Amino acid sequence: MAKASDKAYSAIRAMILSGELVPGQQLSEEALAEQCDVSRTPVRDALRRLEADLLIRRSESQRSFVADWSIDDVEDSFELRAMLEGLAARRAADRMTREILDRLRACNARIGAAVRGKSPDITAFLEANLTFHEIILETSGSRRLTSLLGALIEQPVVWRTAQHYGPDAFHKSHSEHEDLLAAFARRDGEWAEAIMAGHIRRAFHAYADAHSGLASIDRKTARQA
Amino acid sequence: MAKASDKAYSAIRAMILSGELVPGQQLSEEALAEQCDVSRTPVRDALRRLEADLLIRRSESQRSFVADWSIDDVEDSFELRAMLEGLAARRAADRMTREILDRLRACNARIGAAVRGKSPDITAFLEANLTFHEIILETSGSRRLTSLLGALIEQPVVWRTAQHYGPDAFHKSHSEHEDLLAAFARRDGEWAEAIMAGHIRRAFHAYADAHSGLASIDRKTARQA
DNA sequence: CGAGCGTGTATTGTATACAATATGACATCG
DNA sequence: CGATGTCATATTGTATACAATACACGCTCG
Repeated sequence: MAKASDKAYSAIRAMILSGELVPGQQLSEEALAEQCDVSRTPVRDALRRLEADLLIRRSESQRSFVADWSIDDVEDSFELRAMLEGLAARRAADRMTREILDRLRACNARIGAAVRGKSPDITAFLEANLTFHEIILETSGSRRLTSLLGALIEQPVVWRTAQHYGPDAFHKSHSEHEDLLAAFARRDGEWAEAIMAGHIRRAFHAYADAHSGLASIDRKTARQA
Repeated sequence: MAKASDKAYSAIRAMILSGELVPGQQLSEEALAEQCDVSRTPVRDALRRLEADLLIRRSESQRSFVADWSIDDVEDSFELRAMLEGLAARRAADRMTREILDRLRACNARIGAAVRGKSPDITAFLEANLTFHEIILETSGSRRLTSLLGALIEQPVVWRTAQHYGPDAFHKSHSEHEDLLAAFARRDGEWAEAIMAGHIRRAFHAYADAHSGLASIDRKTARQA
């Protein structure tokens, strides 16, 4: 696959998400090209993709700026995720097969193994969690839905969220996945949709609790343990 | 603004939507460049955007093909539109101001004028209809939602749908907008959401009826079999 | 005759030079 | 002193040449 273009994409993305490039800052294609050690052409490619991800915004004269990233924006994206992943779960329930169900079960078993014990294996959790959600998305059978959610799910946000999980949050995540499996096994789309929507909303509150001191009123419940 | 790049984008898009480029056909950047009378650089730009629109798909080796465009795909996009524009309407109701409400009323008055009489002014209808929905989207106050819906709403599909409207369908559309205004005036987000979702679903069935010989019940039955 | 393997060709990826455009500073005029 | 126009400069847009890669065809060898 395209090497330089991807290199630029992930490098710039990493710089934005790490805060090295601060929100509002103007980006120069040439400067980025030099930093990434590629030419401007792949940088332009990368900027287009980052713009679609809403990590970059462009002025009317096509200059690029780092998008600001308020908690409201994150809440927005979680709200949309809850709705769209809920839809994906509902559709997946309608299309569920034994074979796919087995793959999901195996996947959640890996999650269970990763979170058992006192120090959860966060990397393994994230990897299996990603796969779990991807299988559902794939099973939903809607290319557009997949495409929309792809632009919406910022893995770094997922990553940061999990960094602040306590053991109970990991277990809750695993157990919500189990509920999803039960809904899938019964092909109950409504149930699956409701569980998934709640699952995502829980993740948002975990994120919000960790990243703002005053967001949610029942902060202490989510925080303890 | 970028001239050649936009020229290529709309030219290729038009070729796809008109059927000049058939689904599954491979696209060569160089050939397109020649047809659009620009160089490959802006064509590459255009292809990226069309890929995001799902009008083009790329093989794993990055070759471009015209995406196929089945009625199921269209149904998919309408289902997503119904959900997301419904969300936009709900959020817009919460944020509604008198000033925006007046703009919407004026806009729907234009729609009313366009559809009054025996031969509706389709162009005026489409123009005002687009504005109406854009105001709601803008009022929803979610950049991500706006961005997602932008990629989802294929104006050519809207256009084709309206071409097959009978006078009653135009009137119904106008009257559903009136209902939306009522919901907005009362800041009833739930109501606005329900009306909007139904509004979009009606449009889908108008499209489906015009573009497939089968009644929608037959199609659904056939798909489940 | 079939399978595997190179080689040629078509296609995309990257670099770079140049053109077009926007931005900001400064000077000039009212 | 403020407004406005002009010019220098920074930045993005486009074209083109070349490099890397994938694909298809035909070739050899078993």
